[in-house]
Amino acid sequence: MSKNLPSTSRSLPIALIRAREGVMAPIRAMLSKTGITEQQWRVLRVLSEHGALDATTLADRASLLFPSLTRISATMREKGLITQTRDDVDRRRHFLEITPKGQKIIDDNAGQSAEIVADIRRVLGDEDYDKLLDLLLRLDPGSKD
Amino acid sequence: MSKNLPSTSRSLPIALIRAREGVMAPIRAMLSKTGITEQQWRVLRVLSEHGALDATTLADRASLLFPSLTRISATMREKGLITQTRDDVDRRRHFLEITPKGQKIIDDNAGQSAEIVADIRRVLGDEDYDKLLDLLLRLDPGSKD
DNA sequence: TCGCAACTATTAACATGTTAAGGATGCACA
DNA sequence: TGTGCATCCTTAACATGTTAATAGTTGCGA
Repeated sequence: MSKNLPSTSRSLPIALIRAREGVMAPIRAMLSKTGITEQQWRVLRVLSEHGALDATTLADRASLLFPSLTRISATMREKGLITQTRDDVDRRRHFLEITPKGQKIIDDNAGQSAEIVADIRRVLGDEDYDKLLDLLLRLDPGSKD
Repeated sequence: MSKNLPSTSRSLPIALIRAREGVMAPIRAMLSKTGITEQQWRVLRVLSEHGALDATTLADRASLLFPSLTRISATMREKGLITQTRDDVDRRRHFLEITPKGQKIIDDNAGQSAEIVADIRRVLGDEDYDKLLDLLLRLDPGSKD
């Protein structure tokens, strides 16, 4: 009578988790030597790419929830990887910026990180890789069509 | 000189996170009324589908890390959603099984859950939906080819 | 049968995910 | 001008992710 649930082996959420695990495993292995986490790496990546950002924009671009970013940025300040300054115009807003020490982590790992991405692209092939990114984007509620 | 990192806006890990967010949002909304989490829902789904399982197999099928499963199963035992029994033959092994109360949560939400899946399938179209699952599976290290 | 390696599960410690509540600042409008 | 509301961020509380260490069992070979 009731609609049957799809088999868990064909479950999209679980497939997304496992794919993410597969993609992130080599990246986590790389980062374990640097002492930073995957999320901290994302923060550094975004700040290195865009320069100083307010916390809201940073959280959005790094796909982090705001409370997580609050904790992560506190940790990263203590480690000297980023700085945080209050906006004088709008004193609610805080700007985060990468430090030279933080940038060094990016520089030291950019090559290996690029290789990991290239590996995945090679496994799927250029066409399927782009197709995958396209499909994933269509599931992202943030990307209004 | 150094290989450039791909733009974070085309980052596969971030795309996977966001897609997962898009897929899970309606499921979490559904589950919030039942008082269980997304991971507890996965455990119930797998146990309902396969019957009693040892913890290792369950963790694998539900894509949970073992320490997470230990905590989750403790919570679910307290809620009366599952039972845990020690294997008499190999006393290292524990078997987990869904209770009628747990099965009721599955039954009560199967319809709505199936509709959510159908919605996603409709958004992507049958062909692209299957293509996406195929591509994700190829990124899963657990699925040996 | 003794001892040791492998296996199964738990515990610990720290970081993040998730939701809700709280605190500070800015802004519009009566 | 001052009050109500929106905005930006933090804090709190609980659950999970992640890695490493630990405890109880089993099985096997010296």
